[in-house]
Amino acid sequence: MSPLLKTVLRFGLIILALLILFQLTNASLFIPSISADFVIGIAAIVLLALGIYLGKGIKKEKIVEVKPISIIDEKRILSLGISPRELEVLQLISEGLSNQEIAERLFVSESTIKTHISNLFVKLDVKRRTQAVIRGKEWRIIP
Amino acid sequence: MSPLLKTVLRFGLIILALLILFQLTNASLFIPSISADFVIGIAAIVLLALGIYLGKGIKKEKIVEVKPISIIDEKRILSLGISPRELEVLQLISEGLSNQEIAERLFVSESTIKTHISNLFVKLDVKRRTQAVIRGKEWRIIP
DNA sequence: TGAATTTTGGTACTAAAGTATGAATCGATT
DNA sequence: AATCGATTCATACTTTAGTACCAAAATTCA
Repeated sequence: MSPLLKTVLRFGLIILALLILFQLTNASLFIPSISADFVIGIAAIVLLALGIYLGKGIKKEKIVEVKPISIIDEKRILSLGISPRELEVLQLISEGLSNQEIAERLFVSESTIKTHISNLFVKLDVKRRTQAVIRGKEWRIIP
Repeated sequence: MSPLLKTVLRFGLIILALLILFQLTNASLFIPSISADFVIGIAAIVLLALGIYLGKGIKKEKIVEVKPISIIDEKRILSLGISPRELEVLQLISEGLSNQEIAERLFVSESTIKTHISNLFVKLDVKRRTQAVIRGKEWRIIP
């Protein structure tokens, strides 16, 4: 639902509630079996609840736009055809490790790392490891 | 003010408001000069406003703790003895540019850029440009 | 003005990064 | 069993990055 539609609905709800309450109050004042205090009390509680709901609603949207969502986008990883090992290498690149250090960390040769990196660059459409890190974060492939 | 105290104050405020409104309504019903509808209308608006205020208050604290502050730390730049030109180069490194590209961007030779970068690495205590970017962000030298 | 710092650039070198190509191995799928 | 993708590794090569050392302008500042 669009934000505008939500706002319209909310205000419509307020007006509707107010009208019903007024009518209800007017009517009940001439019916002795129902206490006027009781009706007013119900009206007060309903209005208060409505107010709290509206107040929450107003802030909820602001929180959503402020909150930085940084979760890994698994779908994009799949669509790019990036393998688990390549992802692991990209992660280590983003931590500032050299090819040799990555190789040692993963118990493989530097040649292997170079292969992974070359394949990564094609999939990420970049030319350098610094750009790969930027892309990886842009596309939420790495945190 | 502590969160607990705030909550207590808020609920106290609600109860107080409700009591006053009830008394006012009861009293006004026997005074012909004041319309019952008018009093009820005022009561409704006050309660709605109170509800909205309460609803906002509930969420406000969460917003504050989410807000991320990321301003450049000028003092640290000075204390590290990083020159304006070096900072500029670091900025461009963080954007994924090569030495040659940085040189062209700043209308100087690649030798000059290499000199700046070597000096930067010493000041940032790093060995690679990828690490330099990480340090630069850690220390709030670059955005 | 004189001194200190910044900026610039060169040469020469070493190290690291990245490309291209081919190939062996392994696990899962068909 | 044959195929496919992922992983592994090697060789050979080109390019970029980074170091060391030096030195001339340009700027800033006392």
